[in-house]
Amino acid sequence: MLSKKTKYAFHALTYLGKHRDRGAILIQEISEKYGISHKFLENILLELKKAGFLGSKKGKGGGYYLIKAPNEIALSRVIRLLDGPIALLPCVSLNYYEPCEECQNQEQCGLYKVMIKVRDETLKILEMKSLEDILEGE
Amino acid sequence: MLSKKTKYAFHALTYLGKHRDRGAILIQEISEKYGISHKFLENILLELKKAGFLGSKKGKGGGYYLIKAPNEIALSRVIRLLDGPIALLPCVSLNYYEPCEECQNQEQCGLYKVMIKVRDETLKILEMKSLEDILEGE
DNA sequence: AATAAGCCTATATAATTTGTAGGTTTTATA
DNA sequence: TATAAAACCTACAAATTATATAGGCTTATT
Repeated sequence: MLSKKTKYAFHALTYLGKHRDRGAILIQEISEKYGISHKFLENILLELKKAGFLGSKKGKGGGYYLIKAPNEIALSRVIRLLDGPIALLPCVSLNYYEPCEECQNQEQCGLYKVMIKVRDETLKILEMKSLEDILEGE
Repeated sequence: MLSKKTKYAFHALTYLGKHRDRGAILIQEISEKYGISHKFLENILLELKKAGFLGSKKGKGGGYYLIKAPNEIALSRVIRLLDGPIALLPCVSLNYYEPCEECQNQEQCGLYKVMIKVRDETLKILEMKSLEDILEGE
């Protein structure tokens, strides 16, 4: 399951995507809309900004806005940013690889081989679907 | 990512699958093979037994053994048993459904609709792959 | 009877997630 | 130029979940 952080990130991105024409939008507006703690959401938006998805404006009249096209924001990128690995095991993670302690030789591990396939097929889905797909459903 | 519990479950099932001809196998043997705490593994095997994957024999000469054909043990069933939902959000979970508090109307939620699709495609993979596939890789 | 094994429940420990606090910096505007 | 509004930043607190341990109970073999 996705963490709340990631779920909230998707909500925020969706909201900002829907209101792209309105310029900078307050954290407050988004947090009220979805009933998310203002401060918690603040941290999330900051991460999304640092990752290059959002821009922001400080001071009075400030807020956040989308700086990428929705179809360039794949679900996989948002999930990796906030939740970490998509793979089911550390030993098959592309971005967060760690060997399994219990595994002497990956090349002989049937679990490893299956999980590589599961990862590849899962990634196909999560890389193909983007914020654009979410926006189309609203 | 899978919890260690689920990963260990897969290791144990794999080991029991490989040694199906040997009858009951000690927890000890499996826990040593993979460096898993005996007591932790005990809990896991018990769950797998209650779920109908394993049989057991008590007393001296006892142990655990597989009672299902490996191709009948889909990855999805093991994951659901030990880790819970496969879906990325509670509101799209088939087996552990819960509505999202922030969501007034699912039918208008773009995130919901996309996650339904992701779930369906993920399930296709995890229901198709089974212990048999793991065993073939060993 | 003694021993070896799984069964069962509760609890302890560790890690992670979720949320909060409080001050700093920047910007608009009165 | 003072004030207020907003994002920025870091650290910490609380809650939840995952991992692991303990210890007695039951069953089967010898």
